[in-house]
Amino acid sequence: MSKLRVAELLAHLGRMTYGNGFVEDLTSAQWTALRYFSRANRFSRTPSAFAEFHGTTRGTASQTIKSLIAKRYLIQTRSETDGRSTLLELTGKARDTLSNDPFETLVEAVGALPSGARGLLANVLERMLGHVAMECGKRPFGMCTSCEHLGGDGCCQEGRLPYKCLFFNEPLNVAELGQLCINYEPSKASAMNRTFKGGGLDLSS
Amino acid sequence: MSKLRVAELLAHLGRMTYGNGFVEDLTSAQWTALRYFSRANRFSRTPSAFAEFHGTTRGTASQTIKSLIAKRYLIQTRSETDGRSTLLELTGKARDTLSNDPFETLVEAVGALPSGARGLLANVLERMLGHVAMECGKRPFGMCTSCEHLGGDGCCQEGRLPYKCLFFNEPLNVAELGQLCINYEPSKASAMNRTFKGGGLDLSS
DNA sequence: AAAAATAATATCGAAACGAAACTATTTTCT
DNA sequence: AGAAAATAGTTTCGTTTCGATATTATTTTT
Repeated sequence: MSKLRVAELLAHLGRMTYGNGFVEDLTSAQWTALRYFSRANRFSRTPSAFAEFHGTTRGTASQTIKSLIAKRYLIQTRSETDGRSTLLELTGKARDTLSNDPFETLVEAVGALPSGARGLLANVLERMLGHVAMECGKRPFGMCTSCEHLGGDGCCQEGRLPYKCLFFNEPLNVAELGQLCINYEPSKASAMNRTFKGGGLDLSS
Repeated sequence: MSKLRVAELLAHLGRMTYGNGFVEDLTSAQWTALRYFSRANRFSRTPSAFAEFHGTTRGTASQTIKSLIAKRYLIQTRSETDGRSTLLELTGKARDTLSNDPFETLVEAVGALPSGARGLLANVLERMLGHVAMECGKRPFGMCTSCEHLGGDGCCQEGRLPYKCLFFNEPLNVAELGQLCINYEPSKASAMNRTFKGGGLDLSS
């Protein structure tokens, strides 16, 4: 199987689910924005971060966000720590809509994979995303669980939170560990796990 | 690793390489069209087939193709067998341009995968593409090599071509076996090979 | 305190998109 | 054979996306 064919499949699969415009009165870009703000952590829910994620300009991102605010899917507040920055939050309407996400067909297709293949696929894709992002000078946008900046001992004693972000120097609660971050840095340790030694299936469920 | 995260990775990776607009004076859609017509077989190099592949309307596809013809990347001829249909062919300029395809970063990322992972990835993605295409009522666009319609005994005796397409009832030369076809039908036999029995790595190189 | 950098927005023209209307062929039906 | 339906392709329209650029407000650096 050729490199080209695999790349083709990736591009085609990605695009097939992107081009589902105008479901529930939302365009493709608007769906992407809604998904992004539902998955990004509090350091990353800004127009600029979404622009980077979506691979577009801040100007375009502003437009998309403005339309979502007008349709009551997002609420924008000024950042308290940085007067230039704003924070986007989903409304209840947005959360309702996301539960009927047409993106679900792709998620289902992943679910339909034989056991073992899914974890391996995740590792391969994360690896590739890192490679492509590096090559294109963009950010890979990953989760704390495999991020270099994750610190803390994992045990919560005397009311202290078990994890913290060493980059933002902020404590992290458990729910935040699975959210996407603009400042994600692939960790060396997790890279070790991704080397497919022995050619067997991977370890993570 | 959650289904959602894998789907996210797929979508993100696909989009990251799609949004490389305006390299070499071509937009993203124009790049996709050029790639398509360089990879599609003679039954599939039509505006309608590209529209289906790209997940857009015939009208939009017409526009994209028109712009590529104006820029001397494509040549359009009337079909001899069907007066309604037209056939698109790449010019030398297009072939030159394709050799500097920015899509190459994704291809390289696939090439950088450890041996074994690539073939497995291809199988998983083809499987998923079939699933998603089915769900969305779209065509998966695959190659003869794993197509139900591939016929012939593989041996070329007395000037006869070794393979033929049972759908179009046309002989196929070897180069055409690796091209994309709008009428691709995943074969049962190849599906058997994709069942990951034993959980080991796959068979195809 | 001045200069540079950053976050967000606004504006412009070009392209993409879905929808719909339209022409020209081919196929199907009677 | 002739009418009706289906198909392939194009055109037009209004909306959205997009890159580029300029502008404003705030923060950081010097």
